[in-house]
Amino acid sequence: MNAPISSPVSSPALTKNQNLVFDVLTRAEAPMSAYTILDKLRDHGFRAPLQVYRALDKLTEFGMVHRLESLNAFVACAHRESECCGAGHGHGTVAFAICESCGHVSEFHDHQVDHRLSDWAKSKGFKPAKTTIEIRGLCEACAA
Amino acid sequence: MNAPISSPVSSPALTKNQNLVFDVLTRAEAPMSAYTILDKLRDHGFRAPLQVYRALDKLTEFGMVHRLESLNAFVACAHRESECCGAGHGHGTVAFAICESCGHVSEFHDHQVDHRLSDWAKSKGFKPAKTTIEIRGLCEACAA
DNA sequence: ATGGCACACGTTATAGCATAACGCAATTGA
DNA sequence: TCAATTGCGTTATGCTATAACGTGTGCCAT
Ligand SMILES: [Zn+2]
Ligand SMILES: [Zn+2]
Ligand SMILES: [Zn+2]
Ligand SMILES: [Zn+2]
Repeated sequence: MNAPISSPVSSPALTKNQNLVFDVLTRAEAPMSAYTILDKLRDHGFRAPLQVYRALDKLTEFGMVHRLESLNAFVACAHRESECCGAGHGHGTVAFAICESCGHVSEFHDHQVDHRLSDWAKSKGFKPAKTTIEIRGLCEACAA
Repeated sequence: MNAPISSPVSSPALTKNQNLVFDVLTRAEAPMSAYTILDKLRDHGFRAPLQVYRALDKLTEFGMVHRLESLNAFVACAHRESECCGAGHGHGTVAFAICESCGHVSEFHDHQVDHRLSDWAKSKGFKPAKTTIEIRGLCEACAA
């Protein structure tokens, strides 16, 4: 009993560890580092960072979790279904606004930014694989 | 004899350590991690990471060096003088295209992307402090 | 001048993030 | 049945970054 298991919420069926990690991230109000996730899951049998990183790798691959490069941390995807382009998951480039005071993260997508960047790439013969856009600052509530 | 020293190339006068770190980065053809820089400077008396990080902090503050968040590495600023907005240094948001094969980095600026992102921020009441834009992929030469 | 301040520097220790390398177990599909 | 694939668990290690301490120097107001 090791392979994927029925999943209540995801596109591909998730394994037990993947579900646990995803649940923790989904409940979180701010990005979490892999080690913070590990601590949250010690009661569920997690003992080593690799258990977390392996789950995160898969979840990221599925598009259900995003890594915030400027924070070395992870968030559950906050895309609304019925987003403009390509419904469901498998979305393209996305941007994050990260509040440095309360930790809240807003995930959004902007076509024009996307196009502008890929136009630049095309004009330079650059083949993009993954694009990171992260705005650090203060959210409305914290900027008061 | 500890304070800033005449500098051949910079806006603010750099200290000895800052000059050494900046020179290493300027000669490099790819981003360097702090520890790689440290190794390059052992012959010049560097013994500890902090010596590098402190210099990098200042150089970044001066706008002479950029940190690549998705790489945990640093590059010398490649802005042409006579760039569109705000001549000299002290530039605004900048984007990077990073080749995952050869390590080459292109630094560029796009007004429309900038405006688009700050419009989003304004509409949400978000106060941006620092924006990161990094495109990972293959440069023209490596995409062949 | 002299005391206080700001700042760069050097060192040691520690914290935080991520992966290598091993072996085992279960699933899948030739 | 047998190989290939994938997930899992463990131990060890490596890489990235900062805390905390003390030193020396230039500067400036007193
Ligand atoms: Zn998403
Ligand atoms: Zn906030
Ligand atoms: Zn620059
Ligand atoms: Zn290349």
